[in-house]
Amino acid sequence: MIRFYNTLSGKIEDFRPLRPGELGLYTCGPTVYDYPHIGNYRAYIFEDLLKRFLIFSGFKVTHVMNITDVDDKTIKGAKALGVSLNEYTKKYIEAFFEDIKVLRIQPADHYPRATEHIEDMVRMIKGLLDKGYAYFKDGSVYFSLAKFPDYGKLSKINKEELRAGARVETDEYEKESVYDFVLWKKVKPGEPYWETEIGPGRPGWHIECSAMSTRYLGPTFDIHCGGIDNIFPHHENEIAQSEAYYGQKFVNYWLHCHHLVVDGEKMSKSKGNFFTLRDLLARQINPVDLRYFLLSTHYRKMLNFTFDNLEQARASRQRIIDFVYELEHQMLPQKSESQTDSVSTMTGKALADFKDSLADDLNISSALGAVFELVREINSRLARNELSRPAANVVLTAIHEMDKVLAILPEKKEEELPAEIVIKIEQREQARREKNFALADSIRQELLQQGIVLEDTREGVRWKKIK
RNA sequence: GGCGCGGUACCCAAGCGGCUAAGGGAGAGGUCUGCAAAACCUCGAUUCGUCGGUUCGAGUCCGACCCGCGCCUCCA
Repeated sequence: MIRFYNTLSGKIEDFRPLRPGELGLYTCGPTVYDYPHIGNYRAYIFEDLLKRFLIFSGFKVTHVMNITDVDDKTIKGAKALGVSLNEYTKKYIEAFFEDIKVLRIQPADHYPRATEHIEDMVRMIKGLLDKGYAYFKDGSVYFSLAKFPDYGKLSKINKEELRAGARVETDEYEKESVYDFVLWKKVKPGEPYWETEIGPGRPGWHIECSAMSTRYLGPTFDIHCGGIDNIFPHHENEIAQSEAYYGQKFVNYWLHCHHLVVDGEKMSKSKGNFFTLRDLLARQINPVDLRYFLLSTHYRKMLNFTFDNLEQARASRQRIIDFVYELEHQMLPQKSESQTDSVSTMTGKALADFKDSLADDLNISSALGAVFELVREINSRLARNELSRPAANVVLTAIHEMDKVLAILPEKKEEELPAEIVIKIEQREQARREKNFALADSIRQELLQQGIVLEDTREGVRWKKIK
């Protein structure tokens, strides 16, 4: 049984999908006004782990991720450059898709864009007006919290107390009550707008997710994810809008990812203490090492980004890569049935521990513990020359199975070297045969500068890339 | 002020009342090697922020306190 911590109940619950064997997953996507920072990607990688594990467990997952391509920031950005909204967001949408590809985040089934679903949002706002949950004020439409008594059930925020510590109200629109939120913003001069049945204007941020999630997944669906900072107000508002409109439960399981912090401080655009994926790629960081780093701490725990921690993650991942390399390339004896049996038992246990750990609210540390335990046990046999080829293949199959969830092993094509480096390696081998160790060492040093480590083993030289 | 999270070895990090407190990094010792590097093996916390309490038994439950962090209408 798979169990998740559900923000709604504040408890770990058994996961039961609405329909057996399949489920709907909605994850809050990027607002495309800038390049996402790696904190954003922590959430997307957590969601990727969740999705891959659910698929691994046999579920058919329908995944929807929205793209917010109209909001205050995108409008401001487009205006500043004097380009259309579409032209402005196009660049960041493309960047987002490039990024998730290099981070090995499996694409969603649908990426609905806010600007392409205005009709759905208007229909919903109209319905909320008809049912008395929303009201017009100066051409804008607001949701009335007074009409929705359940408000606050996700964030555990008491709406009477909302004012106490609240920040200064900066919204320039007039509302009946300070804590009502906007569904539809009246058109402002020089800003993009849509001519609709509820007047000219543009949607508020929250209605976008309510309209697009239910459009693709139905009025009630299984899992909704996002960053912890979306709990209030975004997800709370989504619940209010959707449940008021449909008159039924919106989402069964709410899973929220904790923040990535930098040196103990929250990484955010407004503080300026953030890194984008591009920043790290420019520093020769391998994106899959970043994936491993972001993946390897439990999603509900705050994760501290430092280059030292990233380096630890790199080294950790390298251990698994080296292990797989060893199993694939070592010459091993063909037969030894009894040992294959005991290796199968060991491997089966590791696989079971791996699954059980992830089923327990995605306990990745424990799951990786199972992987490393297997690595050590098998390495130990390898060191004693007690591993047969068939047994090694059993282990390899299991590791690749686990990598369907982790996606951290190198791809085959990454294992190819440029011709000039292959020549250098051969030159060094020649020098070593001639006992010209000075030359051999200088070539080794030269390649090291380029991030290629040479290892002299009993079977001959082998190389690997670092960085 | 309200709501919530965390404090486990030098660093990261599991653990959810009971077997020797996972695992990774760094470090030390060893194997291999022309020497190295890399890789591999072995080792490593009588102790879990502090003080009390509950219990036959507590890192794990309860209470108080100390420290760090987040949210309370931009935020993954």
